[in-house]
Amino acid sequence: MATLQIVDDHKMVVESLSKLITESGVALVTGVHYNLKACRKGLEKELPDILLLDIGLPDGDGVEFCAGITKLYPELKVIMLTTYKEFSIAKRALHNGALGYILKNAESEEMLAGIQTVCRGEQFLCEEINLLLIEKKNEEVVWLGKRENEILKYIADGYTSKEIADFIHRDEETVRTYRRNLLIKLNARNTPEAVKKGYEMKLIW
Amino acid sequence: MATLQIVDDHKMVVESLSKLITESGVALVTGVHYNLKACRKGLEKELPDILLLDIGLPDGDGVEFCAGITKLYPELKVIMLTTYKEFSIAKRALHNGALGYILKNAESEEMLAGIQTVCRGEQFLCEEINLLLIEKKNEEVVWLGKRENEILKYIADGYTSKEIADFIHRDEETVRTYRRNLLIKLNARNTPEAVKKGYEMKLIW
DNA sequence: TCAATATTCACCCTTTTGGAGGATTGGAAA
DNA sequence: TTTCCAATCCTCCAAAAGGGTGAATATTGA
Repeated sequence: MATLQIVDDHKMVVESLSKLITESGVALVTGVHYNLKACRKGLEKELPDILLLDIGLPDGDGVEFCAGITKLYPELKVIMLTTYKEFSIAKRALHNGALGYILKNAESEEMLAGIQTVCRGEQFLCEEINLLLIEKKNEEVVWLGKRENEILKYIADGYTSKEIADFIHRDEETVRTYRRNLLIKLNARNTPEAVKKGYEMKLIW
Repeated sequence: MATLQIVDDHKMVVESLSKLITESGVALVTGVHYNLKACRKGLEKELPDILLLDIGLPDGDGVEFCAGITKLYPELKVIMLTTYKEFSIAKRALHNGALGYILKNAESEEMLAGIQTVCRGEQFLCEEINLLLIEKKNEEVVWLGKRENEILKYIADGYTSKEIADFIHRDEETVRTYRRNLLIKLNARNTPEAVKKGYEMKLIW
């Protein structure tokens, strides 16, 4: 049987999920983690076939984590398990190496079907997200660069361009350029709106 | 036995929760809702003793909803069931009529204990939040006025003071004053940070 | 390898914010 | 009733952001 580990900070979800999966017999739950750090360590000890990964973990962004972990363990199949219905987040998750994307408000059957599908190495998206991706397949998604993401976080923390420039040892003009690009990419009129969109798109948290 | 209804948009959580409660026998689950609108209608039909209420619902803010619903049904005992560990949110929830506040990552035992306690009409806070409230009992919490809240949302939407002034038919200077007060109240250095704090404190969403 | 993208810095000019004051109203709480 | 506070409007000034435009280097994916 396929082995599976769960990463989610909601004990409630983890419990019911592992119960569901174990009872259904689609996979063997070999571990649960409540944050990314513990998960990383757990994977070092024992690598499961599948990882059920939440996005809003207390110590970081599950999507970014996914990129790192799938690069480290290419054979690991990651299913994002989240509440976010946003097109951009799903797209980013898939781009970052996730093989599945299932909403937490999905039915149990869909959950199990997803695990089985991903188990075979095929992509699985829950109905709602699948429709979204078909509908918006021509819409382009914005990707923030590493630096841009960093700058956005500093901005949200209330720092000025000059201060940020000091932090990252770059010229103020450089930071101002990032700021401008940020606005264009996020389609925001000013930084407050950019921060809002950052939250909506889960670029900051 | 006490009756109880659940409002949460995560089917996973709702399912496991109602199972847990039913099996434990602490209460009878007489209804579940996935959004506030459905909940409001449900309460009109049948009023339970206890309402387990999530904060981040798709159609609104559970904390605000709590204020309205407890005013309408003073005998209804509301337990906020949420992921937010923030002091200010818990405080606001209690101020808005909630009798309990339990984190979603709480243990099952704590969950059940909470339901029983609230059932008796006593306040129940999960351990983590209880400690927070004791620790920060002297810390004052900021309450934004109606106007301030409104302005904050406009700012997050990318509008300038002048534009907002047009919207609400006030002078630009008035809006600028709100903006300044907002920064002071939220302890933010500038508007991007104010937007961030608004998200953190669930003042906007 | 080659093209695309990310990263870096520059100059100029306008608009918007932020900071420090002050002042008046009207309603709510003590 | 009287005090407090939210809501409203005001001036002056400095700092920061936003917009336009250009361009060099680095990195990386196809």
